[in-house]
Amino acid sequence: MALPPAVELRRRNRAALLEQLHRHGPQTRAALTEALELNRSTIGALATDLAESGHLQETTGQSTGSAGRPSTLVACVPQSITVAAVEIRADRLRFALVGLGGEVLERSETALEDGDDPVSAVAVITGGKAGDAVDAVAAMPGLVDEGTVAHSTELGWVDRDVAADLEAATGREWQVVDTATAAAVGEWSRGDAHEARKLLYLHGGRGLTAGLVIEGRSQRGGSIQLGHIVVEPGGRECACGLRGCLEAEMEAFVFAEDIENATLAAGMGDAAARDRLRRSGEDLGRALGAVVTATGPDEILFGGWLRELYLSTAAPVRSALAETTLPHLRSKLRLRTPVLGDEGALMGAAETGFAAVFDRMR
Amino acid sequence: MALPPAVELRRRNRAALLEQLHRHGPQTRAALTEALELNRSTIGALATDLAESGHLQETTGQSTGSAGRPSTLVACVPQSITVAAVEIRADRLRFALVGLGGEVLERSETALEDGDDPVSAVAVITGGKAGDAVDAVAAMPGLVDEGTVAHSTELGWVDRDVAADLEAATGREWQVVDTATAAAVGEWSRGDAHEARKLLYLHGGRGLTAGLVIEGRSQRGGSIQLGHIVVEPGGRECACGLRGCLEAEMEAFVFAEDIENATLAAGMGDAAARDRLRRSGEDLGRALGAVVTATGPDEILFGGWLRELYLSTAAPVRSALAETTLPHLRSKLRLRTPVLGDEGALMGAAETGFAAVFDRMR
DNA sequence: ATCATATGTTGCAGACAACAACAAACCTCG
DNA sequence: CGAGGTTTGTTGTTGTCTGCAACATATGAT
Repeated sequence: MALPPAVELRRRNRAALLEQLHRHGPQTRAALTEALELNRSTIGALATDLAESGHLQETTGQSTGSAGRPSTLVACVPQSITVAAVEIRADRLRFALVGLGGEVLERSETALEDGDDPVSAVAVITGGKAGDAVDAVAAMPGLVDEGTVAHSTELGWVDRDVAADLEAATGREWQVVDTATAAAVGEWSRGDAHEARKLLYLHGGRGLTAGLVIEGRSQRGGSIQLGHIVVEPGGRECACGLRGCLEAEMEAFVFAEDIENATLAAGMGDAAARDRLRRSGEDLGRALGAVVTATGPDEILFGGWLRELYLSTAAPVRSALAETTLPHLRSKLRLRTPVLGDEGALMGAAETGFAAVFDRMR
Repeated sequence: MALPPAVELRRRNRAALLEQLHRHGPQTRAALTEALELNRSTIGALATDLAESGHLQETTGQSTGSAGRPSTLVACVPQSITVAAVEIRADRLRFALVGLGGEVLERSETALEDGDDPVSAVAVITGGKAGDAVDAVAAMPGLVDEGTVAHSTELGWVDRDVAADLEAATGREWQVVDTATAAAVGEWSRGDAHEARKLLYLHGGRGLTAGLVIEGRSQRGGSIQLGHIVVEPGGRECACGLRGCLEAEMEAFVFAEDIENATLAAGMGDAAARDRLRRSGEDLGRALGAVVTATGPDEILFGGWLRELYLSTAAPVRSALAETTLPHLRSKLRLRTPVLGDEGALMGAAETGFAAVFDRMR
């Protein structure tokens, strides 16, 4: 039989079991039985199967304190499935090898100079390790569509087929996602934004991007060029050729240090700094208003240097948002800062890889 | 056995077969075998099964002209599964009973006076027919979220639980979707926008709404309040409480007749009319720019009276769009008018119902 | 008329998950 | 400390499903 009939069902269940353990950590067989809505015997068969193939580790004899035979605890074996994750920025490169269950098995980081090509740096930093990984994902700031970076302010790329370049440099396939979407996935899966149904992550690097994630899954083209929302028709010229882009209008704040200085100066009574902060917050809020009206998220996270900007300018951001979105969209909306810091994108890239792995198993 | 193991697989295949026939029309068994990637014998079993249960009609002995035994043609029986679809506008109500395969079995329409409650009119127009339908879907203009209309300029509703009201009035469950999203689904499935991966439908009624459909499937919260994108910060006061909303700025064109008059006047050299048309087009293009940047569609359809506006003002719409979106997002974008006219929403509502029916079968 | 071709049909085998009965391992209570 | 209750793992059985192969059927080509 080329394609046994019920094998597919088996595979689906196997994938579901691994995904459950990956996302919710070690559990008893009994808990798995309930979570997957399968029979005890089915779970038993799957678990022993996966334990034999080295994907799971079963620990028996865990006295729970309650009546009845204690259930055997089953946990992932991280090394059995690994995903290579890379986060590219203009000034540095991060790499992590993440195992099944979410454990970070290896990690490293290098600085990039202006002029270095991040793609060849990826080949160096991953060494041979990416080859062993079941999936590999690279996150980078910009408008990403199916392996191609259509536009990236930070990296200065237009229509670069990064997936192909990465494959040429490392000898393996790569998924390419944008940093903001990756960070959103990371915050949803490994942060504390798990309840958000529509999560919008704003990322401030050298450019401003945003990523939309619905119920934890990134969307085709959920990559949003927040920095190129026009907030001032006919305003300042932007590097992209348009006028009045958020990025151009907020030019003064393209690097994080400026915000800290401005916040400091504003705190010391510098009216000009205060004014610049306020206006930046208002511009951000206005751009955000359009994005919120168009996408209707229920949670917004301010990441990268937008985190600092938001913490300094929450009031103008909120008031500008209030002036540009319907009360109904606003009322269900929470504005926060991410909990994973600048790790979110790397973790999210890994999770994106695992999602693909589980999908492929079915 | 309460839940036989492979029954689920059987159900999935049965649903897939019906969906295939519903969407692509009558086909031979051989074609189905190829499309569903199942064995001849499996298709045979499913087909005879479904023919016995009255869902399918098999016609044998269709000589195709090519060699080999002629394949039996299999077609849906429309009456076997029906969906009730309703399109609500402030001024009229449309009803259609659509059968499996897409055939419209019944249809009717009534005018509504200001002050009539559309919900009770739905009970009247559907009569008892909605009760027999397997699913029922109502499309209405506004921001719809899980059966509740959060905001509707046209109907003047805020946070009305329409699904509950419809159920109370008609004695059956209803899905509620917004007109623009429904129309997008309709154009995708029954119109000529089937290749569009991300389809944005703009609907002009008494308010302006938009609906986003990705690969033919409506998204949770794909309902967009286009009319309340702020195009003129601090501009005219809008009924919603904000200032500078597209709807408020385009107030002069809230009814279609005005556009026809303006187009006529502009054609006869009326500079003021020409100017108003141009400015309306620019406002629309600017709002659209923000939505495009935030959602990245590859096709935009101008429906309702926006169709007329677009036909009269394509140039300013396009140039304003060009000034507010990145070249990359624009290059893959097609702007068109719908082919189903004002039938799209009704057809799309029915398709939404069928999608739910097939989902439920799995 | 015969052969090649394409398709429907039938009997069989492999696979799988639910079920039920049994075994194992814990707790509690007297 | 032992009996009973409780929860969980294990094993053999059963019903269902799909793919396969062989056969039957209906057409066109030679």
